[in-house]
Amino acid sequence: MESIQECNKMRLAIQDTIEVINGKWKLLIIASLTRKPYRFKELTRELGISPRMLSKELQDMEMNKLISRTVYESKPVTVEYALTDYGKTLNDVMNAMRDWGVKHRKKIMRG
Amino acid sequence: MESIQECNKMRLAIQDTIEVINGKWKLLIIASLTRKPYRFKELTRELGISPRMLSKELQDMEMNKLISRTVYESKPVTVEYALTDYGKTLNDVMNAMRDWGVKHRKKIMRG
DNA sequence: GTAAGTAGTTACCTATTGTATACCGGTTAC
DNA sequence: GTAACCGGTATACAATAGGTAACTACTTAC
Repeated sequence: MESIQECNKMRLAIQDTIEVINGKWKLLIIASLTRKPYRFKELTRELGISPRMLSKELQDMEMNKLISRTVYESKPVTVEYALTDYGKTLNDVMNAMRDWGVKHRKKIMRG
Repeated sequence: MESIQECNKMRLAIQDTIEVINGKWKLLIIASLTRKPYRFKELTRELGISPRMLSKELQDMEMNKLISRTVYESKPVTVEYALTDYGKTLNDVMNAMRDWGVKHRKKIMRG
């Protein structure tokens, strides 16, 4: 049985985490960037997200240092979004959510 | 380096999880119920959530079998919300988010 | 009677999220 | 020239999330 102090601390910490990764897109973007860096249009195609939302989410995550934005002076200019070392620290959260999602889907399928 | 198939599976599973625990309240409610069952008004006081939102979130989570709702025929009637065994399977997700939240707060504090 | 506690519900409002479409400024290929 | 690619923005609109406040219906205590 956890103490009430531990419980309050847990709530506060979880609240902090939720504020950083809230919404339906951020973790999906991070999941993609876990495999390799992506360009803007690549992400819109891969995730089916509109450029407006993607732009906003990427700016949010860059502010929180979860991802980096690099402009390459190729022709045409390309912009690459990559997961930062700090963004990679979300790995445990992602894995836990992946594992739970897999089990949940199996449960739903069983009825 | 993860394969593209693994990455797609991960995205799908994470998306499933997000759909169940979305919003700013559900995980906080679950965090409270981890310690002990709560009555409706207790939760509104503990979390500072309005009865309207709490009612909606509890119904959502009951539908997903994460929590149980038990009516006690005391006077006045009391209703107790408790985490189900299935709800407890979110423990790994909660712990991962708690741990990350703690580290994130420390990082923010450092500047 | 009134006041206070129980568990919610209802109506109203704003802010955020999301979709669709078009557009801009630049480069490349034809 | 035109068309097509890049990385976004701008605009208009619909849908959802979330908050405030008042209110219902019931019981207990005074």
